[in-house]
Amino acid sequence: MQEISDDGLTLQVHRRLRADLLNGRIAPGSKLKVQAIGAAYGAGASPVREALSSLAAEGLVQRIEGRGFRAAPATVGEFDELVRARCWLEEVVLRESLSAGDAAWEEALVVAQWRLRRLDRGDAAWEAAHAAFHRALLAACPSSTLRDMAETLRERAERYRALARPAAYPGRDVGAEHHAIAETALARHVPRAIMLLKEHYERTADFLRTALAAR
Amino acid sequence: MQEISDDGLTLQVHRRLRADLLNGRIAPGSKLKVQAIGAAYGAGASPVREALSSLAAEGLVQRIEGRGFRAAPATVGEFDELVRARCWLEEVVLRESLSAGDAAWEEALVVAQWRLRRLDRGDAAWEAAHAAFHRALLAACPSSTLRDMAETLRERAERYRALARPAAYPGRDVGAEHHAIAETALARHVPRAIMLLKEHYERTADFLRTALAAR
DNA sequence: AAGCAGCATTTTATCGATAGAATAGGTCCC
DNA sequence: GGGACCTATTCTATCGATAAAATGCTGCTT
Repeated sequence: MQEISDDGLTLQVHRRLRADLLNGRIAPGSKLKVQAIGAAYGAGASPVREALSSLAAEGLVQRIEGRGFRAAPATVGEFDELVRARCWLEEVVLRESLSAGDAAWEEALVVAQWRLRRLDRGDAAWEAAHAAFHRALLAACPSSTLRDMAETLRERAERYRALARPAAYPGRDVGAEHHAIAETALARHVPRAIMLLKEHYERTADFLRTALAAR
Repeated sequence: MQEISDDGLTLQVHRRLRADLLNGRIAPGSKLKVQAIGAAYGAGASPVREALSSLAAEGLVQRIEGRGFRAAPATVGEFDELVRARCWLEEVVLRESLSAGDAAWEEALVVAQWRLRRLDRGDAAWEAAHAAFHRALLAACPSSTLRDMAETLRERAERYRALARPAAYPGRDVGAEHHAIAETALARHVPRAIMLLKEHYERTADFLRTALAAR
């Protein structure tokens, strides 16, 4: 009999809540009632509360002393701050990744880019492939701490993308941008790769910003 | 009647545990039994468990599915990784702080350095003043996210300092290092300030590394 | 002396219950 | 009509109890 990832109610609830928060199924700022969540996921107060505590420490949830938890708000201001932090952080992570990347890293990056290229946005698998591509780009940075931080920021950014759900990015060839980034990274043109990556983020941010404001 | 920071048992336990972990009163890797902690702090299982969940998300505690929590281990390897991450992260945070710092920032930095200078290491207030100095240095970086990340890393590093408790830093004038950093920062010599800060960290790391290994 | 089966003791994870705080209505007075 | 006030209901925070799992012993066997 196969065990289906049965590692404690707390972790299960944590995972599901996190997923629901990240892909926008739970609206920012909405109240997270312990009982309701418990009922939905078939758990009592304790596991739910623990899961919420973790998520609060991760910044996806706010704990308001004496009045429970709510989904972290999503404002244009916070989004701007997020994008800025991401650009500055990934600047050094990418630099170090390029400086340490070996042949295996190169190959993994090429594969990730290839997988991403053959998918179409809107395709269910695209999100995952996109995340994998950006992860592969930074994967060779020797500091797992910094890689994890970059990953955290990427997740938060994806939450905004899910919330904005822009029908498309008009007048933009995202595939080409990814291609250029990968090529430049493989050629180890450090400053240029950093610049392209930042522009990539800024450009996405511009679209999301308007999409968010227009909600 | 004055209310003494009475915001929920969970938060109280969280604060106390965090403090005990950071200053080494709780040894790395030691088991954190819910009941024992609850008894010590006068709380039941739920608040303790929530506090531990938060701390686990912050990385100060490990949750091992099915067998409770333990204090995060402290190894020389992780310490090296920590120092490296800190150098790379603060490189950009300091750069941006220098580029955005205004007159108020300068004055706050001067004050922080002054306060630090008049204290002696070993003085109870030194730790706090030292933390304040480094915080002041980075305070003008516009990204609160990155500042918070730097703060997190600083806390972890202080845990190692507390664990190693080197009697002194022989043949080293820490005060002079701080002075040089402040002066260079105020003069906006960006690359030089970054270099000095990194050297400052590396040098401390060297002492701690030997102190840790010799435990 | 190493290994191990089985029993006793701890500990974890989780539930259900409950006191007290917060919220949402509804009412009455100016 | 707009508050101020009171009340019913809803939630939160926290406790105590408990089943299941893990750990630690003990003594038997080879």
